[in-house]
Amino acid sequence: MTAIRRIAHLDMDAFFASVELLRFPQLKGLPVVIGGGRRRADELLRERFTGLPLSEIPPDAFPVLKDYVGRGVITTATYPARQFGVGSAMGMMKAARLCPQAIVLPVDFEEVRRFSRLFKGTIAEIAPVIEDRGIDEVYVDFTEVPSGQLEGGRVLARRIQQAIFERTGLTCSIGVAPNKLIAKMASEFDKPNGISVVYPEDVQARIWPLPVRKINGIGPKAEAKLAKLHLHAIGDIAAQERGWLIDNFGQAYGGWMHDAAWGRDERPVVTYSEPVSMSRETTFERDLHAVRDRAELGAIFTHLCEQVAGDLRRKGYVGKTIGIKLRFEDFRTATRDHTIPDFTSDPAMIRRIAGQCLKRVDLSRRLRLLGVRVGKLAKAETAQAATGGGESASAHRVAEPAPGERTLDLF
DNA sequence: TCTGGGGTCCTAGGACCC
DNA sequence: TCTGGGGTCCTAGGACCC
Repeated sequence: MTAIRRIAHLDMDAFFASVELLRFPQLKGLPVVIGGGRRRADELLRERFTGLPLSEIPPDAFPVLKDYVGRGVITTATYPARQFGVGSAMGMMKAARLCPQAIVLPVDFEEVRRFSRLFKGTIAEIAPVIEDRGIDEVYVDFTEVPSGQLEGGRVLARRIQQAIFERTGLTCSIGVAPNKLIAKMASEFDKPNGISVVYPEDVQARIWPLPVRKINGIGPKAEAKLAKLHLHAIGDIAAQERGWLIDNFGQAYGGWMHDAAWGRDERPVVTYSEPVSMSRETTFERDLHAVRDRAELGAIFTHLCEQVAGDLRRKGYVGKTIGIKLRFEDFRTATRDHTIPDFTSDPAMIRRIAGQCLKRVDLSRRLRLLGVRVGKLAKAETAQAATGGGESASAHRVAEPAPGERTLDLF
């Protein structure tokens, strides 16, 4: 007999915030948001409370949103903070208006990554077929795992949940379903610390009533377009002819949307995939101008190139498409890239090509963000060694700026 | 006082080749 | 002089996700 396909989606509950609460248990039950800032909260607080254990620092000594200055968005909000309408990806300043008393802590990436490795390692000991979906999420294929079929996967999900809690003190929510698409939706049904099991025959009752936005792959743009067509629930999409959806959304997207609404998804759980690109970008504390802030901008640019080069080398990759990303004060974005004949991870080469890309952009408006990207990656040991100075053919093919554009030969 | 940083995938036009 | 396709690579922008 063949096993029935059972796929789990596991999502850590308020991950970044929960990791901080392990260190600062006195904040449990309070509205806390994570995001912004460039220094770790424990460093900031340790200066003021020398000698006192972190867990004994009084909650009213922590920085709060109404005192927050600067750019940035919320990475995670605790459930008490969410009661005020504060949520991830929200601008700090807007969040401060909604919940000025919320405690703000910066992200401690090292600590978060450590817990990420811990919880993923814990799952791997129980169910080895795992697909990484970022720092706080994974898909797990239950199909071939002993006990993976019991109660539709609930028994195994419970075991994983308990093992993660014992190892880390953190909770997660799990959805188990016939495929990734439904499992992803199911993991949200009973948050936090819940388990939801969905069977193929449940699609009509449990999936169709949900808003279209709950489908992983339908974002704000597609949602708005669907709303104009009076389609709001997933069931509304399912009720349309496939051909009609294709006429309105294109062959690929329209067809996919029809399948998704009917709960059809055959994508496998992919345990490993090669990276396509690596990049570094930064939003400045204030908008910078190519002329007036030339030195500052130049230093940031060089640093970004060095960081990408460092990332490539640390991970053992080289690339041949080098690009930049700019965001202007009006939030419009421009990208330029250029492909060179030989693979590289050399910071000076990246800097030189990225500098050529920069010259192709009109820099009369002020900038809020600068980024450097390297794509077309290959493993360093399998790619032919980048011959230093092998740029002969490439330099000539860099496109000219559009006529009438003001460019600045700064970099 | 809006709006981070790290990614993937898709589309579409032009170059270039057969 | 006019009229083809198909395939692949490069580049820019945009949607979407965590």
